[in-house]
This record gives sequence, structure tokens and C-alpha cells, in this order.
Amino acid sequence: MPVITLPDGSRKPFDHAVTVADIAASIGTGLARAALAGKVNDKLVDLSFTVEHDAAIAIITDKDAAGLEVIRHSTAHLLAHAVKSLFPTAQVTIGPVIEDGFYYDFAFTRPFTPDDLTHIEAKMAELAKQDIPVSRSTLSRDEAIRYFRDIGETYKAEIIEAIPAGETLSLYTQADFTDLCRGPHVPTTGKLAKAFKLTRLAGAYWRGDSRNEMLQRIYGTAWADKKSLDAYLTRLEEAEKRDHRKIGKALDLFHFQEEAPGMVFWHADGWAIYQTIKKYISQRVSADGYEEIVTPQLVDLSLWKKSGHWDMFSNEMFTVEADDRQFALKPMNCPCHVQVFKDTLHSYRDLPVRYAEFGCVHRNEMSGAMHGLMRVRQLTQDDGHIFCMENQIQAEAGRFIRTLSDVYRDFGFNDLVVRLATRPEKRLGSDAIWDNAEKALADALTGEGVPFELLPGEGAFYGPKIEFHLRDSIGRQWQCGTLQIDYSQPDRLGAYYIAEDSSKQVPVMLHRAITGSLERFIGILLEHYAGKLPLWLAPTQLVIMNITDRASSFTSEIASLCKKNGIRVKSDLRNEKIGYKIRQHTLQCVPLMAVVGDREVETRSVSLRTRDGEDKGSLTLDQLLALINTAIAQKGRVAETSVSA
RNA sequence: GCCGACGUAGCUCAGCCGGUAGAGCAACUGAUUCGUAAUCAGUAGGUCGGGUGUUCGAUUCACCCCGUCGGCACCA
Repeated sequence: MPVITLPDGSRKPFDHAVTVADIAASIGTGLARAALAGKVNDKLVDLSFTVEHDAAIAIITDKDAAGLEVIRHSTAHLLAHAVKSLFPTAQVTIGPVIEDGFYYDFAFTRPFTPDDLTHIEAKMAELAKQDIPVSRSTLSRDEAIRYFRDIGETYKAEIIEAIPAGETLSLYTQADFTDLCRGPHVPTTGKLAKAFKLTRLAGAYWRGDSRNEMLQRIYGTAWADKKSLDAYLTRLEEAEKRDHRKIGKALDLFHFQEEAPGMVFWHADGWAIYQTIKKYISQRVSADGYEEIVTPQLVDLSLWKKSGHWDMFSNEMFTVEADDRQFALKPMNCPCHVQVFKDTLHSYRDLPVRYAEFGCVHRNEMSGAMHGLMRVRQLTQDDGHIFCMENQIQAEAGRFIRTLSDVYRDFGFNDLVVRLATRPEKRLGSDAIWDNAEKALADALTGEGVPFELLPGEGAFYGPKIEFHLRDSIGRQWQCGTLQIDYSQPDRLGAYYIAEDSSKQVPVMLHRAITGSLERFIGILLEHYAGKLPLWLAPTQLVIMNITDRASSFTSEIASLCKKNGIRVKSDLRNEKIGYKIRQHTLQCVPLMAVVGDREVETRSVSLRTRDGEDKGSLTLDQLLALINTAIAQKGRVAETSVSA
């Protein structure tokens, strides 16, 4: 005689065992219709689940996040069902829910084509319309293996073989299609008829291992209703519009070409952004007690062998032969920084020694890994290495974290996700050293009031690290900053300092970067701002345009005044209508536009507007300069609608 | 690197079944001097990513290479 407690606290006694569907029906026909699954004592179950004892029950509909997951998961099954009915020899593998949708991996003799995708989607719609009941059954592990082997689903059988013997597995069947699945699923395929779409085809390795054969993955998306689907598709389009590769082309910032894959050709405007960032970081780092240095691009292979890079990463290093010697383009700056450290004898009193370098590094990334500015073969890191004693780690970490958060705010990133990656299984150094290092980083974070999550086992083999991920304006996370503790490299490369007792001691080295790669960081900025960089970063900060030739000499006068004041200004004296000029510069994302006509010449003023169409009114030249300088000084710490946005 | 798609004028793209190419924007020239997101007219612009092959003939078909895109794997 179960007594059911509903989420609102009300209790419903039943005089017999009931299914979740029955309970939904007892509450209301509307709810019964909307019900997709249930939650019994916080465990997700099918509507057909029978409740025999007292329990807390919630009915899951498409209004719940869990309901949406059920829809997506069931839509993945619907996809597999459709594929099997169109291509009976295709084998099913796995089909999980992912962010905003789902995918399903198939093994099939020929590649699926975009045309197939259309047919599959149509078949899915047809199967959904048929409102086929989805039923759950169970088999023992061994029976399940036999079952899937018998129907020729060898991948499924292999999956089940990995499950411990003696477990009972659930199967879901809709018409002639049966799949292994934990569930829960929608009660009938009709619940899926509202809003799904297959989005793309891709290859994916079986079990995610590149040594295995490649399967064919079909991605799809599914939503509670058509409106949400459309909203999602619009969101994708919007994201595409802010693609830094498109913006880079449209704003003439940089380009790539075949002869130099993965290497950037910076155009004048892109380089203006780059230099602004570089100057800014340089100044920040110097204020923080770093010495800025530059080390060679080409270094004899012997150094990379000594540092260990050759063993680990030789396949990603470019090599050059000259004078019968083998050189490698540096893939990292750290071994060179150790050389600079070693070139002077250091006392413990000198520590910490901090070196910074805008280190241009080359990495022969695999061809398929390249992606605009985000993943290139030649990049510049805002790299830095701190040589210190163990008891200085925490203070140095704290100092770095403070600077990093502040720098991110200047760039307009206020949402930081911090992760601490701790000791991996394969590692160098004693547990005591790891204990100390991990604690130093954790304490530094806590000391700075920075919340963080742990990534157990994700640290580098030579030490733990902090990853700083920033979240952009459309919610995506990017790892940029990093702080790593390295006990091994200074030792390998023979770095030491003289300790208080005159003994030689190996310093600890901290690797750290704020933007990570300048190229990538600019890509992130472009997408974050959709090209509308804040005033301090904009390649052209102000365009001054005349209305008629009568105003052209005053326009030029203002332009040179601005230039003298360090403002990146352009004048547009073309014989075009003012509306046309404004449109063009707006599309070029120029933050500020000053219009000069007869009225302005008369009063020696400008009429100022922003690229967002905000009218700043009439300003004297002094007011104009003051407004611009104030906005530049604010950097990225302003709302999008204000002047510098 | 792997799977798939794509590569046509500066940009965005069209070009069915093989007969050496088109549009819009940009550019250039001329007219227009016009007050806050597109003035009008004209002109010019392409060994159709590279190579090989099939063919009387290839942007179109086949194969190879390069690059890009979407994923996978990788990301010191």
C-alpha cells in the first residue's frame, strides 16, 4: 500500500502498487499527457516504473532539465532506429546526450552523405508520428551479450562485455529496434515529434581511441518545443557571426595562406591590437617585478634533449639543419630561461628571480588541429618563469593570481573559472614534495578568495598546476592563464643558487602565463566583443568625417590634434553622404565617429556618435579629448553601451 | 594524423546532364557638396587551389597533392 509524497509535500495513498504513469494520471490528465518520466526518491525512472512502497515522486515533463535530457536521449534512440530501418547493415554503438543535443555513432560500410542525413531525419519524423510505444525489458549481462551478438551488433556486445558479470541490464524496444540503455526513455516516440534536427556528420574513433577504427557520428539537437529549437538555431547563427575568422577578414586584421599553414599574417589593424596588448602586458609584468628578456628561436637539439622536450614532443618540433648541426625552433621558452638564470650566480637572497618573455614558439600541430587564431603553429606566449625557493611558492602564486584577475578585468572578462590539477599517476618527485606544492597552490587560491575546483590526476608529470579559464560573453570557456610548479627542469638543466649555508640548491621553477597565446587571446577577444573592441583596444578609435568640402580643413585639423594626443584616429574626407560614411565605419566597428559640418566649423566643435548609434551630442575639442582619454583609461571595465564599448 | 565536406573576381556566392564563366558588394572613372547605417551612371576585374589522367574539348568526370571548414584524436 504505497503512500506517495509529491514535490509540493502533499501525500497520496494508493491501495495497490502503481506505475508512475498512473500517479501522473491521478493528478490530472494534462500532466499525464505531458509526463515523460518520473523521479522516485531522486532516481530517474520510466513512466512504466511500478511503485510498490512509500516514496517521494516527481513527474518529469519537458519543463524540467531532466525532461529535456530524456527527450534528447530518446531522440538519439530514434535516430538509431531510423538509421537501422534505412540501413539495416549499419551497426549501432553509443548515443549519449551532450550539451544542447545528442549524437549517435554508427559503423557502416560506406560514409553517410548529407543526403542520407535528410532521409534519416525524414524517417525519424515518420517514426515519431507513428507514436510507437517504447518498452523496457531486462536481461542478464551474458544473455544481453548473446542477444546483441545474435542480431549482429558486435559493438554493442563489446560494450556489454566491459560490464561486470552478474549485472542486470535494461533494454529499450520500439517496434523492431532494440537498444541497450540505462534509460529512462519517453513512453512513446510521439513525444519526440515536436522539435529535433540533425545537425552534422563527423568521424569519431571507436571508444575515443585514435588507434581504433573510425565510426560515423551523427549529431543532432532536440528541444521541448519548436520555439526553443528555433532559438537554439538562431543562437548558432549568432555565434557564427562572431567567428573571429570572419571578423578578422571583415575588419582586415590578419590572414592565413596556403604557403604558411597555421601561421598568421598580421595586417596593420590586427597588429595594432596585438601591440596594444603586448605593451599593456609588458608594463603590468614589469610593475610586478619581472625582468623582460628575449631568447633564441633556434637552439641546438642537445638542449632539447637535456630538457626532456625532445623525448616527449619531438614529433611536434620543427628542426633545422645548419653547419652540420641540428637545431630546433623552440616549442617552449623555459629551457632558455633556465640558461639565462644559470648565466649569473644567484644567492638565495636574489630569489625569487622572475623572467618574462613574449616568446615566439613554434609547434608542429597536427593538420586537423588548426583553427584560425585559436590553434596555430607559430604563437607568442606572454610567458614567464619564476625561480624561487619552496617556501616562496605560495606568495608568488598569490601575487600572480592577483595580477591575472586584474588583467582579465581590464580586458572585460569578469567571469573566471579556476581549476587546480593535482598529481597524476605517472610523476616525478616524492609525495612530500607534491603535498607541499599542491597545498601551496590551494592556499594561495584560498588566500586570494578565489574559489576553485579540483582536477585530480590532471597535473603535469613534473608538478601540479592551476588552470585559469575565462568565460566569454556567450558563455564559452577558454583556458588562457596557467601557473605550474616545476621541480624537475631546473635540476635537469643544472640550475642552482647558493643557499644560506653556502650549499648549492636547485630552485623551484614556476611557469606562468596570463593570456597564454597572444594570437588565441585576440581571437577570444574578437569573439567576446563580436569585433566591437573597447576603445583602448580598437585599431581605429575615432573617425572624423566632414559633411561637405567646406569642413574638410577643420576635420584634418582635429585629426592631427587627436593624433598628437596619441589617439588612433582616421579622417574620412571622401565626397560621400554622411549616412554612407557612418554606415561603413559602423560596420568596421570603429567605436567613435565625429561628424563635422558647417555648424561645427562655426563653433569649433564636433558632433559625436558611437558605433551603437548613441548620440553624444556636440563637444568642444577639449571635451572630445577628455572623453576619449577617460574611456581609454577605463579599458574593458565598462558596460557595452557606454562610449568605449 | 583520422572521417566527411568544401576550394569559382578583393569579399559573399550562383554556374543542371562536359562546349574555356556570371550576380551583389568592394574597386576605379565621372556626375552629385548632400546633417547621423547604402546618391546615380559607367568601367575594369577570373590559366575556376595545384598536378596528372579520360575526352575532339575539363571549372564540370577520375585519381593524387595542398589548403580550409565540421567533428574525432591531440593540445608540453
